Amino acid sequence: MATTRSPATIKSVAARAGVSTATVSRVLHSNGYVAPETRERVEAVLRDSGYRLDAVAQALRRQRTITLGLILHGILPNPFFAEVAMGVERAAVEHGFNVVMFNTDGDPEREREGVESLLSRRVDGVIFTTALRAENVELVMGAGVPAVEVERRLCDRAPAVVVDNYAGSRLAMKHLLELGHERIGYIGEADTFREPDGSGPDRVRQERFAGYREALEERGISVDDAHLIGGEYVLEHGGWGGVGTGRDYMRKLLEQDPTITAVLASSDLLAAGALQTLYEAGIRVPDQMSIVGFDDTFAMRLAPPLTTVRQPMFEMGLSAGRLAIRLLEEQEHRPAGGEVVTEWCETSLVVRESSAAPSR
Amino acid sequence: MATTRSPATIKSVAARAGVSTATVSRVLHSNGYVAPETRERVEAVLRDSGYRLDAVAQALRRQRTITLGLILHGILPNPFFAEVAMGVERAAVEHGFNVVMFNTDGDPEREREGVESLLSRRVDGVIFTTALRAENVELVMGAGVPAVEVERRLCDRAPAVVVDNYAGSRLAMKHLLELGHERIGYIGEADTFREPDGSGPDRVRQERFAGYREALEERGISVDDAHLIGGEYVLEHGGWGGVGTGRDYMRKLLEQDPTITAVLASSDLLAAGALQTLYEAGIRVPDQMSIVGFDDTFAMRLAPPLTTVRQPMFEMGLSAGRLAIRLLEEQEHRPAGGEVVTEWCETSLVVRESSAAPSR
DNA sequence: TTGAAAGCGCTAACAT
DNA sequence: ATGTTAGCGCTTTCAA
Repeated sequence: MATTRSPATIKSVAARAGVSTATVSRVLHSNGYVAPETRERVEAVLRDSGYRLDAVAQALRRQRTITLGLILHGILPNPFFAEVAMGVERAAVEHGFNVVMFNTDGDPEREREGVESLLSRRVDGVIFTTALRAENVELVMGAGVPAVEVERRLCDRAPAVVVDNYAGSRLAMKHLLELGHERIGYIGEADTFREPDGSGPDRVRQERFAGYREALEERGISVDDAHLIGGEYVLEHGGWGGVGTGRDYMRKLLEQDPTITAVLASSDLLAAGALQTLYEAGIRVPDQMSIVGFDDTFAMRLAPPLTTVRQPMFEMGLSAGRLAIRLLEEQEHRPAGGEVVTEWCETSLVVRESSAAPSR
Repeated sequence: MATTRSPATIKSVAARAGVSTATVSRVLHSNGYVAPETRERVEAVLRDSGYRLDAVAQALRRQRTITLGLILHGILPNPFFAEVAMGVERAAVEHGFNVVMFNTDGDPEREREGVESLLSRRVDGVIFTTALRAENVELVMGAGVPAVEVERRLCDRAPAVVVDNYAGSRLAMKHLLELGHERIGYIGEADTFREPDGSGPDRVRQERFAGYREALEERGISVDDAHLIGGEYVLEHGGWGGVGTGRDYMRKLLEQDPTITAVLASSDLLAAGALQTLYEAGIRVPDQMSIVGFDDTFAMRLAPPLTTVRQPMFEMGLSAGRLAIRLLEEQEHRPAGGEVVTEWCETSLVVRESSAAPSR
């Protein structure tokens, strides 16, 4: 039991064990030579003094906090971030790291504040679960701290963990096409936050749509404008949105061409909205209409359980966390890294109950 | 621009400005007297040396890390934790704090490790988004660090932010009863993780069910066993579960009494599963069956959008974060706190499209 | 095999 | 109004 009132320090332990602080430190980290009896004596004191290493002091001395910073944008509209965060956390724990999270809610200004805050805390690496501004990523790297971008790369000097959205779309289309669908609608434009960097149409968006278009064209089917629906993605109800948009879009799509037999939505959120419209209209899924989503977030919870393109979110976070730690360790040795790392994660099609052959 | 290669410190700034470190510290925190010209000179150096306060050194010196620890259980099965986390984060940022998160995945052993880790990092407070073991909460308090429990209190010496689940259930039942339903099924037993503390039937569960039972009894309707469904809540597909259970339960419920006109599910997850069964069976909601959920997590994304009892998750996190910080500040003054704080958050009924008067 | 001692970067008495 | 100084708790040469 603790004898002193204030928490045990390496110094108090040393005194109680009749050794120097250096020796205590040595047994703590089992490095250097310590005589077996000395070690035991120290360990005994350590145990019953309730000693707990002060990571703050250690960090100051070692100039390493064993902490990763994580920038994300609020879990509300999309569970994607939460999943990635859990992956990052797992990677961190694997290596004895902790994670400090910072939520920007999609605001680039707050992203900058977050970066400043994390840098001030001397985190050993920063993961952007989708950066909003390249300059904020640069800020991190400029401080000599490894930065990793997840989902999309904004800053081309930064390592990133990404997914082949084009391939994902192709997977979905292959499924639909093989099922025999020909008139397939596309519901797009799922941006969970403001246009990143103001840099033209978002790349993820483009890629997902390209997969749709090219799959059709390869099949000799030309893309019909009446099958496309887009526009602004609105955050309704204070961030809890996305579905409403999908619902509206599906309605419009049905007006534009009531003969479509399948729909590819560029996110589960949009697909969920589409399902609502179909439910309302009494159109059975998959009997009268097939729906495929993208992300695999809450797809399995929908009625019917949604066929969707899975992004391995947890794994993406895991990779990002590990990458940051690897970069950090490499940086210890080499003065600076070589070329920019890109890690690709695989998408996969999860077939559930929302897709089937068209009834005709 | 930075002149030196290594990052600016208070010392390097002091040297460049021709003052002492104390003076730099004073302008940094604008306390104590500093002559206007001196201040400006220092500020100039601060600016163009790219100085960034070292929060680690500051923490060591002040014995305050300005950091909150957050223990949670993986976002996978239930978005509840993610929402609470965002609330805690917001409270933290409001007060200039950061948040270190630790995921236990529902494992009490990992919860203990998390607590150790956070305590070692000298966080100023710990929030348990549902503690798994009272002893882990005690561990935190024993270290003189404020602890706050969210959603349910395991440790009766700890402050907690909770919700009146009974009242929530009553709200839902009032709605259903006023709509004219009399044969109302109950789908229960939603536990997102192992039995906390091994301490008998979970309180949240009990309260939600009590609301159902008592509402019925007050109306002179006796609870029919055929209207109740329970059992084990299974985590399917590696944690991504809950819906499957709801789906099965709804099927059984329909077998037990096909004449029910409404169902109260003790979580959105279970309600989502119920909706799947109904969809499959071609039973229209709300025309032929009303469904009410609990939580308001992804209720709005279901088809039809689910009427549910909302738990203000974000606000709960916010309150918990603020409470921890308040406790921390009070602790500075008074030697120890008085009585155990309990903060109640209000549930509310969100009526959407899954509930209506019974058809005949 | 162990100890002494010099800091990591910052703050806060205490002096001046 | 400003500077001096003694640490916070730990690690790590360097010496013994």
